Amino acid sequence: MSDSPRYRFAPSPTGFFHVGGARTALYNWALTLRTGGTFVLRIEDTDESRNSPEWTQGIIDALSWLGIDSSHPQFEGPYFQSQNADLHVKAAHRLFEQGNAYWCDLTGEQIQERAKASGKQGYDGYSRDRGLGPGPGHVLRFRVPEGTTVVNDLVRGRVEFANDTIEDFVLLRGNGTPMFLLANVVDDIEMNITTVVRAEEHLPNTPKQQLIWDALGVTPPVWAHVPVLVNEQRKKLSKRRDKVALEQYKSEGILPDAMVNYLMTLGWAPAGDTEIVPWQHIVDEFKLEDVNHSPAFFDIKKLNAFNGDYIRAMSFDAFINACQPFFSDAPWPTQRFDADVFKKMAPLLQTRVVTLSEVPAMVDFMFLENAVIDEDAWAKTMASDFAADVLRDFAASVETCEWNHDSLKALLEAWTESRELKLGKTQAPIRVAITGRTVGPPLFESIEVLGRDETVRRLHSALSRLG
RNA sequence: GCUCCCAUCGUCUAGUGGCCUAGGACACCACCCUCUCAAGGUGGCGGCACGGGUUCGAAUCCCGUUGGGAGUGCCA
Repeated sequence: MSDSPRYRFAPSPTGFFHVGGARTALYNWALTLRTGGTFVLRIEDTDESRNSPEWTQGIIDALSWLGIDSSHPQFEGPYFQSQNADLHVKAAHRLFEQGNAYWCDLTGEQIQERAKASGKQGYDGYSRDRGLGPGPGHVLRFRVPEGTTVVNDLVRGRVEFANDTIEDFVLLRGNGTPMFLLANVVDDIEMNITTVVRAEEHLPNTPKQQLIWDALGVTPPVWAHVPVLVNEQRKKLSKRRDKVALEQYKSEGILPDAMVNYLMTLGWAPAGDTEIVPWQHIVDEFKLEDVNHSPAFFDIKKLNAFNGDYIRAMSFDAFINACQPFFSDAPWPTQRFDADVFKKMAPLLQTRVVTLSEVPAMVDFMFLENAVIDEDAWAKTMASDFAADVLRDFAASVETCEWNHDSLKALLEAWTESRELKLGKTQAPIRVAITGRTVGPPLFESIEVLGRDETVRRLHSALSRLG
């Protein structure tokens, strides 16, 4: 066995992939690549109610979207915790035989009653010396020794826990199945994990797990507890309150590179004056020792800013390709879509969208039979005293003019000057007539792409609507 | 309640005793550019939680206070 580090990512299948989990996975992956180590994926499906096979594929797909490819030579797994149940139980019995664990027949209610009576919280070690054996409803508890447990954490430093603040926790449930704390440790030992990088919420579990490692006679791994991601209320991101599903960001048109880059800047920053850096740069620089100690706010606004940057940096072809998935539920009839028209419009859109999902709404007027007129936009722009004139005159000259955006613009400029108006004003009614809105891609380019006949038709249509 | 963690602009961060009258990014504001909206450019606003030490010198080290957070399951 080589001594290159073995990292692991151990999500429980919960039906969707959490951005916090994504960051933890990314930290592990960056380290794996940086150190030439191994990334082990283990699905923690110990709790049978959470065991849902189709979710495993969801995890693999999400990781792959992030660039963590399960066919990469440094990727190992997925393993399933449930398949190691025998090992977990075996270890539990060994712990019992060694005197590190004991059986207890107290129910949850009885424990609560005792706690209430004594005024102390939690389990009081009642069955420690009762010499119980296994039996229906009996749980196996770890016998926490006296003393102090010191956790050496790469992010936090040295953290000390007095053992008398750690209660005798459950290893095996009353039905004989293993608990997370045990299963997690046994699997880590089995898989030769050397470095455990996980969220800070696991820090209070760590002394318990380290005690299990010790009792099993194996040197504990290197721990690293990274700060949690929080919402604007500074609470841990939760599935109920917050937008945390990676899939949702994907479907809204966040680019994986942008997500990865942004996630990596939460709790850490690349050297230099820019946070937008290529993945390889991150791999070269990322160190656990540099990770911040405090919770980081997951700021969607900043994510969007990163995304806009990444979109603008895309090549023409890459942008076109990336847009494709977002046409499936676009507002126009699919048969009216014209890929060539879209290609002409694409460069005009690329600097104007922050997420890919905004693309369809920005070109819909090209593919819709008629532009959907926004009533507010109509009211605002058609009220001017020159609206009817500019529509009529522009329609007339457009019928015969040279067909490119420069001459179209020159035409309207001339008209505008003759009336001593501003182009910013006079283009508005035309824009609404053509696109239905007051904002959108550059007007004259859009008209050029739309074509003469359709332009004239829409202009006349607006005119007749004006009455 | 108890255990543990944390504390630099609104937010994410740089900063590891002098290079800091604290740097960058997002957001915000102004101006420039401009056919709308963006993009881009320039400039601006804004922070070391507080109080004690240690030191010639502290955002950086120590203690306390305050304020946040996580955990506290026969969940993971």
